[in-house]
Amino acid sequence: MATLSQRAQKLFIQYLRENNLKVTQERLALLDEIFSTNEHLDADDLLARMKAKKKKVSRATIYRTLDLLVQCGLVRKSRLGQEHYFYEKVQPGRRHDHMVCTHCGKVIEFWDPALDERQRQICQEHNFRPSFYSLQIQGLCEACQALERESRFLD
Amino acid sequence: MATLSQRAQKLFIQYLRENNLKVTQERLALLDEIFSTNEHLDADDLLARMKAKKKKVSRATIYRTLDLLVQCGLVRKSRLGQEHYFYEKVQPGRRHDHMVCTHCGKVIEFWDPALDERQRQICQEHNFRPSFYSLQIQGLCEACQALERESRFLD
DNA sequence: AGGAGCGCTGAGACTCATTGTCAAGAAAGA
DNA sequence: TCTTTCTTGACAATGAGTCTCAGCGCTCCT
Repeated sequence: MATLSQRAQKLFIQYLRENNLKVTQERLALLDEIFSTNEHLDADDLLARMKAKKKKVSRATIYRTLDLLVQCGLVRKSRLGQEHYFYEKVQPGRRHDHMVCTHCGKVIEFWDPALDERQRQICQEHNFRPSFYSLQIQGLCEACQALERESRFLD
Repeated sequence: MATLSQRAQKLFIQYLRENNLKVTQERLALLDEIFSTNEHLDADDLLARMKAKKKKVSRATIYRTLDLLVQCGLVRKSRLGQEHYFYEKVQPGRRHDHMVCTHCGKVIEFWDPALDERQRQICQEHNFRPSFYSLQIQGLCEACQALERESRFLD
């Protein structure tokens, strides 16, 4: 039974071939890196991780490859905390939204069928054909609320 | 009975005084501009509109004033379509989320109590204290769906 | 009203994530 | 292997948003 990462690689290669694009070291290495973690990474994280593995990949290539991965549906691009973009692997059947702690940056993933269904209904009511949802809730996570109670927001 | 715009100005002036900030021509003019439209404006829109009215306001001042207006709750800042920020006046009792047409850029505002309530519950379940929600749905509006059916996506 | 004090503004430099350019380098098919 | 074509890396460029600072305009006091 193939791992998620292996299936993703297969799909990516298929996507590349279908579009007359080439299967390169850099592209595979980046895909691999993204699928080997559950974190939400930004372009710089990837650059650092590749460097740590002694695989040099330029910043431009990282952005170009991420675009491809988003286009073929293997990676999701979102703005956490309103700043630059973060990328995460897409796991079929694991759709989710994000809560982001504005103090420590912690990201909590959640998903709720009722929310999902209601959104779908609302789109129908407006004759709107949705292609992409983004729900993000910013606030304080449990730990940071405790810190605040103890007045220990030091920085 | 005061108009929304007049009430907003009163609140803004009060906010400025309370914070030892000055009530300037530029600040009032920008507030006025935002409250005289229902559109979602970006910084460049405001710059153009002020220029059209022959009131010169610099880009820096626009950003600075928008920050103030967001801080005092009179203006809402959001990303429509993932690109730069858009600003819109806040009308008490008219909370809403956005659908954005990816083809023509049309923005549909909607609000649903069930959605709102469910989001609140989910936060409680995660012991998360929310301070800011952002729900955005991208897709095709009714008109653009019709265009697509007629294969008239020309550009 | 006049003036001191202090925040504000405009112009332009600056930042920083992201994108474009182009010559040299690596896949893929013959 | 050869040739074509796509990719890459280095670096320049872009663009939204921010910072700086000298001069201006609010406020408030008298």
